[in-house]
Amino acid sequence: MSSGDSEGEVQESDLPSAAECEERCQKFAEVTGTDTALAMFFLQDRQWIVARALDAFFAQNPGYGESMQEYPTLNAAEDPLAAAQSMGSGEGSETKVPDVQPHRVRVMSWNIDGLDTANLKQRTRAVINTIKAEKVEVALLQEVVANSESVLRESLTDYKIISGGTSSKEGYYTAILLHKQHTHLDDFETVPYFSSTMGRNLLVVNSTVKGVPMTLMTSHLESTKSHAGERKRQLGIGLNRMKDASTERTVLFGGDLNLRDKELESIGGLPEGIVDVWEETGSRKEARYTWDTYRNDNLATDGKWRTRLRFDRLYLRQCSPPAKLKPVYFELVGLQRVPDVHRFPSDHWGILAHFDILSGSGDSRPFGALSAKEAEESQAKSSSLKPENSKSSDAPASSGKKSGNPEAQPSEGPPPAKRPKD
Amino acid sequence: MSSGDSEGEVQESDLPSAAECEERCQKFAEVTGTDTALAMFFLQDRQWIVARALDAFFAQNPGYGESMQEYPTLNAAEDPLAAAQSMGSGEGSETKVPDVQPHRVRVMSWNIDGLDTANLKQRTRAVINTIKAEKVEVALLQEVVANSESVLRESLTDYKIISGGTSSKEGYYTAILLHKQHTHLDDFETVPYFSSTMGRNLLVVNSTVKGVPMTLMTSHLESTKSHAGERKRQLGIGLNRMKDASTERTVLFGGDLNLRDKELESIGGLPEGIVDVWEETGSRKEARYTWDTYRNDNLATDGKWRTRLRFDRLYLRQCSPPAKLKPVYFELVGLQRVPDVHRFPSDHWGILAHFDILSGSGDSRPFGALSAKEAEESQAKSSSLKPENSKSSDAPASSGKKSGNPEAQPSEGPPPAKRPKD
DNA sequence: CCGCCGAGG
DNA sequence: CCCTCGGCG
Ligand SMILES: [Mg+2]
Ligand SMILES: [Mg+2]
Repeated sequence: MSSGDSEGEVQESDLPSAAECEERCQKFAEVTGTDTALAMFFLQDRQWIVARALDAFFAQNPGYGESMQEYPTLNAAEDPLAAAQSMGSGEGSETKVPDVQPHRVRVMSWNIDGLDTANLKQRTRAVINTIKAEKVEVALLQEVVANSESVLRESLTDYKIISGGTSSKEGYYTAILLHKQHTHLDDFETVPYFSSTMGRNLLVVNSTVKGVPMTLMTSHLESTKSHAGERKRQLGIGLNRMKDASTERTVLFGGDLNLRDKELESIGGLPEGIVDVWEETGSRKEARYTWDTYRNDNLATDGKWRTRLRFDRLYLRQCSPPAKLKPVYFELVGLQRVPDVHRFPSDHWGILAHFDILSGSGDSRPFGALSAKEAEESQAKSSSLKPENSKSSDAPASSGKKSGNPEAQPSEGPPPAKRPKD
Repeated sequence: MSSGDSEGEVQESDLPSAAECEERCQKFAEVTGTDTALAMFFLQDRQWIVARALDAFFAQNPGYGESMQEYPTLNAAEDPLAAAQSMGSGEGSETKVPDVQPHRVRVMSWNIDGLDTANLKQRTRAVINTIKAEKVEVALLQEVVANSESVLRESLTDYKIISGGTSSKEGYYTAILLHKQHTHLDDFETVPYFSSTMGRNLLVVNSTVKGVPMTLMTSHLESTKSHAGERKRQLGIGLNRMKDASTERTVLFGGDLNLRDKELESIGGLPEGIVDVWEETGSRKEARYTWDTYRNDNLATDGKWRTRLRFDRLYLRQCSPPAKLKPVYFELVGLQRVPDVHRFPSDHWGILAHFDILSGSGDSRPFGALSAKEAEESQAKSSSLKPENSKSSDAPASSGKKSGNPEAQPSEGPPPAKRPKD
């Protein structure tokens, strides 16, 4: 295995010192989140050049962080998800496909970096392909801009797109995408943050998802460390909104919260009854950091500053008992470079949460009647509803996880969805 | 229950608003690390005054964080540990007592705040009483000063005291205390940090503890957030020293590391083979923060800034297999105010780790012969050995945990020590 | 959208 | 021994 790669052969005299090798192993382990044993494995056949070892590692582990399998040798031809991301899928009219996982709900959140105009359309297409491949019922997007929204609307004809933009689509804004086949849009509203200096707001959508009444919320909270004060205020608005939502609805609030753990702690942590879905699914370290300049070079900082932060989060508040959704898996998406462009879809990874619909909750009908109680509550709000019109044809890519190998880590991708009453 | 306390009765019109009550509950829950249900319990009979509720909570939970029992109504007369802390125990000559837990090793680390001259002797006596009550085999101390060292030497005649101070005991320094009955001092040395601007260093002691050959290390790493760079460098020296220690020794490195999690992460986390004992024992949240201006007002900041950090840590590197010590429990000490003084023993909580000696390791003899291999290794070092001479008489306080009540949390104090071969 | 650092509270 | 903030790499 090692001598087969002639480029990997080196004179003994070319080897770095033992101390240097150890340091490079540490570096590799740090960037990959693995250990120095694995580092040595990758470095020893690559002249102990860290960059080459990292390239090899991530090339062999395109889904690292995503579903934790290790060393699958695959390329776009073998990998349905990679294929999905790269293919120019045709635009088209609404597609009806059988729901192979009727008791599973998938919710994504992703800051798709519309502020970076470079490769915007190609990057947005990669996002679109991931949405289709993962068959998410709900997508919460941030940093949507007019030039990416148009691409989304052209290609995601199976989805209703509710924009959080207010002032005639200038700048960047949020959007919530609802799969038409599996959801019903009940109503929506935007909540302004009056003291935002960055035009941020909160988008709230009431929707019934596979029969589960939900409130879906997204926001792109005030950016940068300096604006922690304003950010915490905005977060409080979102969290209060979650607490105050109808108890008949299951509430999800996700987005680019730009949050540091200390900030959350300083406001007393999450209120009772609200949980972080990443934590709730086991705090998998592979899915922790959603903004990571060690791995993601879209920002082209030339390695001047490297850091990792968990900016993108998803919070859950259950409806009154019995709960209807159980978080079962949390992963990152967008970890592969867009072919040809050689950049990632965004400077953020997307987050993708999988939920099981609990027994007696879902009925597979997208529409669940509002109770008299909630009808009362909701008529107090001045919400408008903007349905989407459908277009041309579309063939969603096949989903499915890539196969792992014997050295795989503890778990590999979401558990299979089960019919609760089986 | 509520009407029995006449001071607790209030006119309904005096009650704060519901929103205000909720806010105060949040505040209480935040400071105590409990929840708002408990907060309401404590607030409702105390006119919703947060300060009174907190006083009541901590008065009833003097050991909160320490062994997690809740609401034991106790005072110094009933509580052996509190009694130990407050009593002026007589100085005396070395005491021999039967070792009731021969397969248990207890190691403490505590910054005892010698830089605060107020109540220094009383505070130091409280530290001494805790050391005696907990019957620690090893204590790692930081911020020892001449005026506290003298008190330690007078009262802790059962311990050898190895000082990390170099320049004729000016300023503040570290010390390692070894229980004479249970340990043998093999040798020690201090390692300077050349770029420290605060006179910090590393104290390394080789000792055999209940038959287990150990390397014990302590340090008070460069303080304040601004000095993260120097602090990380110092930490690296300590961690390297742990890695390089004889594989026949079990290595513990503990102290006031002044560390922020991000800093540890930025140097790639702990090296393989080194674990954080707090994490290893389950990351109990009650024992997480060792410096906490919400609960500890020794710094008299008048509540201007409140924060919590995990400055004090203990790292473990096992000897070559089979391992000899298993970490079983980690708790905080010094959580009770010193009677009369009404201040805590230090602005830091102490940390106390409990280990089980694994089967076939300990032989209850303090002295374990050095192997030929290690004798070779150690003769390369220019270590000096400074034995202590014993003095007057002493009566160590009885230890033992306070009894909990039915509402106790998941666990209550360290598990009973078992003879490995029972 | 970063961390480091120093000033001010 | 804290935090926030602003300047700068
Ligand atoms: Mg951005
Ligand atoms: Mg101090």
